Amino acid sequence: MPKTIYDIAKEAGVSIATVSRVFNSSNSVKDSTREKILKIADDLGYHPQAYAQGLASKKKNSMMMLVPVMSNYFFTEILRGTQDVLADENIELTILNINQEKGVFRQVEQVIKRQWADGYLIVSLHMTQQELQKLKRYNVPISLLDDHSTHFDSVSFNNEQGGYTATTYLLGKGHRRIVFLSGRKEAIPNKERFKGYLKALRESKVPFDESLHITGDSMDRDGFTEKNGYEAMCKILNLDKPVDAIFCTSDIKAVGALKAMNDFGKRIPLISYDNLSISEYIGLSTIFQPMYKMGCQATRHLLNRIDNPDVIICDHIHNPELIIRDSSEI
Amino acid sequence: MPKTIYDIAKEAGVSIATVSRVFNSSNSVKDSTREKILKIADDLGYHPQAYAQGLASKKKNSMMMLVPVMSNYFFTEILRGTQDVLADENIELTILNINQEKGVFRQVEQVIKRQWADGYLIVSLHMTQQELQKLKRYNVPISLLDDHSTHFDSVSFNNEQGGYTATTYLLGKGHRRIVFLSGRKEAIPNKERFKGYLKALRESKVPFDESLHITGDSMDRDGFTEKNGYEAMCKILNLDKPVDAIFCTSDIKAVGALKAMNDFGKRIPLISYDNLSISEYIGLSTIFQPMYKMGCQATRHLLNRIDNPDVIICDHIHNPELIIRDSSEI
DNA sequence: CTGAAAGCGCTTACAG
DNA sequence: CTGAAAGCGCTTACAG
Repeated sequence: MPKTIYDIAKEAGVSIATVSRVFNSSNSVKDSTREKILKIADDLGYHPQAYAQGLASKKKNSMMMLVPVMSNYFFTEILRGTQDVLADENIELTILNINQEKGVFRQVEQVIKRQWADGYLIVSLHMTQQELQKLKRYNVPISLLDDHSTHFDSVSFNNEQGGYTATTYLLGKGHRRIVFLSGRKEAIPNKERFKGYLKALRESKVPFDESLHITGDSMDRDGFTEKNGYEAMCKILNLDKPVDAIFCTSDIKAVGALKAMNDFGKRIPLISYDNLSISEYIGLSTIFQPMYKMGCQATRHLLNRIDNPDVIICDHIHNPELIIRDSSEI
Repeated sequence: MPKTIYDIAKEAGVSIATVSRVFNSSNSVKDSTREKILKIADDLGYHPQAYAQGLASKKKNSMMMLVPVMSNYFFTEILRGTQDVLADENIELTILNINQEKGVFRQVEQVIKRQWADGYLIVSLHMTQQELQKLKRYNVPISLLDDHSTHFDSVSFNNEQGGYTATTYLLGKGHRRIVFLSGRKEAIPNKERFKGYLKALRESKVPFDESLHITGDSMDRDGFTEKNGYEAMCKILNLDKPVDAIFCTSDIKAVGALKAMNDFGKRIPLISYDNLSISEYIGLSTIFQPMYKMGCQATRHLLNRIDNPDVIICDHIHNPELIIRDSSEI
């Protein structure tokens, strides 16, 4: 039922090679021939099939973005960067959601084996170095975002630095009992930020109090939810000794935490992480990461590697930035 | 460099047909043969190429979701539904972002022409009936979500009903001067909600005041941003006659509007739209749409139509639901 | 249970 | 500027 290159060729009285050339706009085709073919193709609703082109040319002209959750502003910003870079290229971007519950590595490997795209942009998937190493064998362009590795191009955030900066700021305000309001404690970004928190405490000679390392009970999305923030805040308010301030590892969690403070009539200085678009409007002091810029960068890495498989591996680590608003100034 | 079915066949001492059968788990292959082939494939990192399979079998085992922006909770919920339905099917879901600035119809048509997938789930793209009609010719399974049509299966919201319900509630509270805080006034969902607003006013014999139809100046994302909400609220506060209440067409805009109220020390009852996950935590009264359920439904429609192209067209319209929290109760 | 062979819809040297 | 023909990596009747 759908038209093929043969239908167009027959209709135009040319060979399929000529039709093919028109759509690859590469080789020279007489203008009048080209126009005739284009007209017929348009009338018949024809365009070369992606799969057949991919098979024949070994070039898919597509890249695939692999992501865990796409709920958030974080992801949207990255996507914006990617799309802006891709705007002038003739490359389709397709997005595949990786289910964190079903074995990240297995899914990623499967996609690569099946050769869906010319290159893969892997975002926030946090595979182990060993797993990444295994992907090397497929010899396929891969660019990591929000993840670090010596095996592939990568663009990542200095999470430790973020935790350090926020905590240092709070210490500078004279706070001593500072909560680390955590997501799932084993989550990679969480662990790194925790390191920075510890480092800041150490520098100020404030001993670490394990009872101030707190998370809620709801653990979907690694605990990065309003609900978890709310639960955690309730625990904080029930502590025997009151706390001075809070470093919270995500804005979304902070929304829950602020609600709990409100519900119980408390106000505790808080800095969170992400700088979502709402954060400005609810007055959250927070750590900002240049997501858009990094989306651009990681995409450029990938394009470059597709064209040029042997360039040296790039590895950018960005420092986040503290934005002070109301929530920390009490 | 990448392995092919020939490599596996040679290594295993069988024909490529047998290898193929193993991966299609369809026909009978002797257990010992199957295991040998699977082992070799695993060692060599082989899996059939998606594109070659697609070409040869005319079945892609994939569906594609076409969406405008994926920033929001709205989309995430739909995706969750889609993935849950797809979980047991052997079908890959791939997502393609449609750029609203670059001609929605052209992009959609292009994708379909190229035959990327076995079926397409088109979300919130709001093409005209004429455009949808044109897509018919490609004779391909399509399911619409958040859009209505007689040409394809569709699952949509009764936006007019939503606007009506919210406005009626506010009128019931005795409010008379009710603002319609709008996104881009021409945006489809916006227009429909506006109809419901007008209908409610009419029923209560409250004359419509054009000066209460307000939006901000920032028009990215059709004005569905915090910024636009903030700007609009500033205009509202500058009105000569004060207003009684506000019906705001999105939670995100409401976040901006509430900030403006705060900044100027005002409090005006407000109902918004979407029920984002944060809304519960910032006390927004809002209109909830059963996104998850609809994601499931639209996906089932599509699966069904892929298997069964001639079933009768389904057309579900869901009524939204009003959730009352603090923001309307002042 | 397995193989030989045609075919899926394209691209791309190679010739002219 | 254009065509004939081989080939991309699979699937799938058809035979056995």
